[in-house]
Amino acid sequence: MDYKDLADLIFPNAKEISYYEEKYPERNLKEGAVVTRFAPSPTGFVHIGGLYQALVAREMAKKTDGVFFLRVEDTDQKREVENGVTGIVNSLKDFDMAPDEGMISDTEEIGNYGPYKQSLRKDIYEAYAKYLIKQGKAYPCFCTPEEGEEIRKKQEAAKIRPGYYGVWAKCRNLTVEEAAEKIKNGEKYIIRFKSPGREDRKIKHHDVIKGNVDFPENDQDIVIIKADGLPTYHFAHAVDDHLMRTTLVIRSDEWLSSVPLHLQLFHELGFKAPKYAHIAPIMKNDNGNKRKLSKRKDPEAAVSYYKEEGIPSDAVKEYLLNIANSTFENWRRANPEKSMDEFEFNINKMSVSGALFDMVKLLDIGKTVISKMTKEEVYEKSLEWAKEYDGELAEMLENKEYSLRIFGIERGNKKPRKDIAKWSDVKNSIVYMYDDKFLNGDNTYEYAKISDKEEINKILKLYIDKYFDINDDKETWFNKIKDLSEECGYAREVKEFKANPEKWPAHVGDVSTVLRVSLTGRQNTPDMYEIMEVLGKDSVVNRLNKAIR
RNA sequence: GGCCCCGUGGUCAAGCGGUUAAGACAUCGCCCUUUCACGGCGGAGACAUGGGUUCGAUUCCCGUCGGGGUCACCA
Repeated sequence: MDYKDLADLIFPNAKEISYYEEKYPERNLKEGAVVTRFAPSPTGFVHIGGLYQALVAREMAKKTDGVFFLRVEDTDQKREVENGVTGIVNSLKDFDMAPDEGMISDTEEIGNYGPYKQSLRKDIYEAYAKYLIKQGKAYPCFCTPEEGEEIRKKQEAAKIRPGYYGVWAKCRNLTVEEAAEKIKNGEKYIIRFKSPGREDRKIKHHDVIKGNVDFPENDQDIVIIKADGLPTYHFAHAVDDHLMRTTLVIRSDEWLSSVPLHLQLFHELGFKAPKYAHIAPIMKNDNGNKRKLSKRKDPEAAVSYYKEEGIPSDAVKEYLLNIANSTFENWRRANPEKSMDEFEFNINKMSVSGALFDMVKLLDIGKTVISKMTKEEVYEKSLEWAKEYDGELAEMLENKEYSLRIFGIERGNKKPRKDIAKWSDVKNSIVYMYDDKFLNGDNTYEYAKISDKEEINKILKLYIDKYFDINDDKETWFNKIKDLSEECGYAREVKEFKANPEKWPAHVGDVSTVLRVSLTGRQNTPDMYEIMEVLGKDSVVNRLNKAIR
């Protein structure tokens, strides 16, 4: 009995690997094209760090005319969530980052290198595991998880490196006969890789992001096929990324320390190893300590959060791009109108250490992104958001014509307003433009400098009776407010007032504030002339009258 | 603990042997302005630390300290 017999005993039905090698040939892509992937577990949850990786992967594929695909790593059934894949696909779509190939829902996929769901690739992993066993590069291991635990305890007690390796790898030295005997007796087993490595030897690795990193060789006989018959991450990674012809593996840097193992696996399997780019995770400051953004503790860890909050997906992407390549910021300043797709992304310039997530900066980008939109875009996007998350807002936006007039205030000029960072800000920034909301609200106005009730009444009455005319152009409109100020005993020019503040109790700006507050309930608003125009004569008069008490 | 990675203002970060050590966000002040936002101008604010190497170190080497990752039949 030899290795081949043992292999046949374990995987009697597995195909020869040549079958798969032919089925999944080298991709016919142009020189320099990069094949990347995003390979999450089907939890339905996409972490902002995952989106970051996917963004980088997609950028690389896009700029080289390569391929970006989505593979689902569901070899751990515990992680499986119903409709998880669809959730992930939809999240990518929300960010306009749908993959070129791979899974497109829980059951569907596109592309010629599938299945793209690992649980559907069992036959493939078995073929390659058999291939290794046949060469004596993998073996069945009969140790139970409990035994494994015991071994580790012993190692810990003796203060030596834990793991299944060297003398601790009990089953590695079983003869094929012994192994076959146990199998025939029905003993449970898993398949382990027989590592040819030695811990006292170093390997050199060049990571696309981290640069040169030296490691001790891997000497752990890691399991490649688990008791449930599915492969471990390591084995699936090697087999899949080889067969799917991935050329650049972009993943979180928690995988960096597995590189020696992975390289060894690729080598023993006879595969050409891909390049690796290990991305530093996005961190958060937690009481002075840096830690990864946590799914459990930090709502902003989930990409769904950004959608719910109405932070534009472009803002999130620009923020991420900004973390990835700080030159993006300069490029953006120089090219304010260009699409971010035109930015020349450079993976080599990525930071080696994890950046602290900065919501303030993200929101700042959100303001800029929204400020550049047309009123129609602002309308469409906020309506889209409102339909899902804010019924009241959606209702307010039903009158499209009126909404567009509101969104048109101070928009489209060279210095557009930057007061909306996310769609959830919209309601608050426009509510007072709706008579039914404004007039029925409990409006206890808070005036500023001029706060005397009689004085306010006087100003308002005079304005309504003598000065207000909805047809005035802006200049005469404001001149009238100056006249009003003068008539009521205030300075008609702010400059004059500042030169001689003792001459008047207040100035035209303060009078304007009285009108502004009476009209909108707040001291800070966009251009008041435009607001009056949009509100219309009746509403203005009505509001001012209501403010007289 | 072993192994690996990292350490420039509050944050993201350029710089990689000789720089007045960029820029952005945040912050403060001023200007613009009927308010706010925008915009403009300006301020404060950093090379973790100790040794080397060197004519000269933020840049190179070593130690220390600090931070992070990893050591599963999870990915």
